[in-house]
Amino acid sequence: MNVELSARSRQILEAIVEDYIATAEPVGSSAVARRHAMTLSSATVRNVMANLEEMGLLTSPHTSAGRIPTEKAYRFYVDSLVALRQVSRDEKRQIIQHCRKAGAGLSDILKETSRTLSQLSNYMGIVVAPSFNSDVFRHIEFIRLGHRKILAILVSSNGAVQNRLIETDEDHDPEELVRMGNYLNEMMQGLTITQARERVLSEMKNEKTKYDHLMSRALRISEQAVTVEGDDVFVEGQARILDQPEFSDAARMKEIYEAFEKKGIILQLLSRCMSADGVQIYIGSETSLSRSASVSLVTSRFVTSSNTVGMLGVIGPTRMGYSSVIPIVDYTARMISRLLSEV
Amino acid sequence: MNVELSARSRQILEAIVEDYIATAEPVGSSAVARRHAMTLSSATVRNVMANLEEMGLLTSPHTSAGRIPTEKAYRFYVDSLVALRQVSRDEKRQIIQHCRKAGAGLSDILKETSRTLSQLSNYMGIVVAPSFNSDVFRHIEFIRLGHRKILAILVSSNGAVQNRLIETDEDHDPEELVRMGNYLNEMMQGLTITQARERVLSEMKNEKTKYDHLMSRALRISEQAVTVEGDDVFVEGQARILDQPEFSDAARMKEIYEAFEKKGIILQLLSRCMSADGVQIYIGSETSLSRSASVSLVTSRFVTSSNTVGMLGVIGPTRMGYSSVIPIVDYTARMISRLLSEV
DNA sequence: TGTTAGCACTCAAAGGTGTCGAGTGCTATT
DNA sequence: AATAGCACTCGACACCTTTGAGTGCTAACA
Repeated sequence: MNVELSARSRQILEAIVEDYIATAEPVGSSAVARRHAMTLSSATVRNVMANLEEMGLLTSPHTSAGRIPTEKAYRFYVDSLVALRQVSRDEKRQIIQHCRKAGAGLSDILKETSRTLSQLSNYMGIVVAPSFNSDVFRHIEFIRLGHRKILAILVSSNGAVQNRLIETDEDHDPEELVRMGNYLNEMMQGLTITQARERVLSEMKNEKTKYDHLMSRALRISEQAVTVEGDDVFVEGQARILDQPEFSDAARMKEIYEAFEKKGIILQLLSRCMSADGVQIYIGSETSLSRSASVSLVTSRFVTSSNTVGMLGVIGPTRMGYSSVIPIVDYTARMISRLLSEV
Repeated sequence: MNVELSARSRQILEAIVEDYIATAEPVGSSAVARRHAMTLSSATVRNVMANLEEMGLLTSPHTSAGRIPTEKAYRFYVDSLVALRQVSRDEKRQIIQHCRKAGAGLSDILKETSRTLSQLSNYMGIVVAPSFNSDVFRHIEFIRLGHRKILAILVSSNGAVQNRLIETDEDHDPEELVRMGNYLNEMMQGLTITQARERVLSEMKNEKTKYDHLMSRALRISEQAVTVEGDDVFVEGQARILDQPEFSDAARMKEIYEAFEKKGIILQLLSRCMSADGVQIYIGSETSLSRSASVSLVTSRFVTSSNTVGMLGVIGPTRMGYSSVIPIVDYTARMISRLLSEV
């Protein structure tokens, strides 16, 4: 992994990677020589390129084409070559503006963020909301919608709202629902949703509450209400990947789109990059997103006031403009964290 | 429009349309003759086809290819030729099962429905939720999330939930929020959300309430809460349109995907087909969805217990399997209406 | 010893040519 | 009115050649 390369080899590799990122075409020795301000001849570059190929950093699609970087090369590039661009004033403005604009609930902000990421990067933007289950309980409320139909509304301290339609065995009148709410609100104060759920389950076995009609009913209903599966995922800018020449072929595209319809895969990725701080980069097969299509993922986590963790990032071809995407993801994650900490 | 055709011409047109729907390839005279149980020769068919072309029902991509139906032909086909398939038992089972399975809030049901439509039709499924604004107010609630930060939760009698983060000038303690809620709940009982909003605005000008501290505060906050823009749109199965040969080309696809990112267009369509009962069909340019790519839209509206109206349907190529899609859309709309009326 | 110029070689892409066959329109025939 | 026959059209396909970008290798050079 920790390849040792002369300064010259590194420069040439960098030139090739950046050229390829810009053009999506195999890079030839003469192109590199030209770009390199003429200080080397193409023949010399060829020798170096042969070395790099031997080391597994380059491949050629066929004998007489230029070379293209391997995943390993991208890895090396992002680890030790890439010169990160500054986030421009205009980009900063856009990020901040879009964050605020929503002015609405958590999910609106996150959706808007996903869109912003997509716009700024020209790839796909993705945001995974902080897991509701690990967030702190704030409020529960039952509303009678009809005969034996109750709407349960569950609010976390992030301001995330979950609602659930519950069918009950017997009808409950509004006052009863209010009392149930009061009881449960008190019981769950300060717990996370997961803890609250456990608490409900243990209380249901408790002899004292078992024989209290109101409580046992309340617990039975709330059990459903606090069972929340799956996290919210916001993906925006799917059309943009059609701009990339490597995805002009329908079969490849389909693979990607299908990967996104099964959101499970995304959540797997999420859990991986939750653990570490700062920007995480997954290249090609490291993403386990798609077999044949080579996609990369640049992500960072963000935190909320109640210390729950979400994830945001950008998905694009391995041939992605890392130098600008990485700072954008980084900056956006910081801004979102700040915004969400204000609550 | 009301083309007059002999029975034979109609049969031949039907054969061509159905053949083309099945194969996506221009249909030749001999293919039609064969399919037609040999009762006619290809030469005869050719004459008829020449007529049909003259009437604007067929075109040929070039002199020696078969013919393909025009939009006009599809229109004629769905209006007076198509033999609608029955919805199979298995399909019915799937529709019903998916409706119920969710067991969760309105939006989950609609999302699931969109997915079911996509699965059964093999095209894209689309569902537009009943407009929140025209639904009947059920409940409003304020929850304090932090200093000068209030989460407003608004519930309609459909069980749709809207939440909104509101920043206030001064901090409000929980008891005050409860009293505000009670006051507003009483005030808005029985109104639609739109009416509720108007009521709030008029009350704000009312001299009596103007000088009641609690009320004026409540009104100011609720004004934001009852201002809801945009309807929910659920689109599923976007990957499926990649199966259609006519969309294997990236440029066309992009056009469609972009159309969907701007959901405005969809809502325009919605409003058109809201007015009429039963299944509505828009073919090609009638959809105004995409300039070059030829897509069709089969929709129907559905109603809820509170008499608000939503829309659901299927989007696919003009060359869509109308005979099976139309009954599926019809049946699904009926089932959803029934399910939502139960509340 | 590292760099470079030169040269033969490779191979995809692009363009040209010829054949094939599905499909047509027209006309004469039944 | 329906059909069989026939000349014609034109895309699809296979095959070929040309072109040019790019390579590896070797010998000369600083």
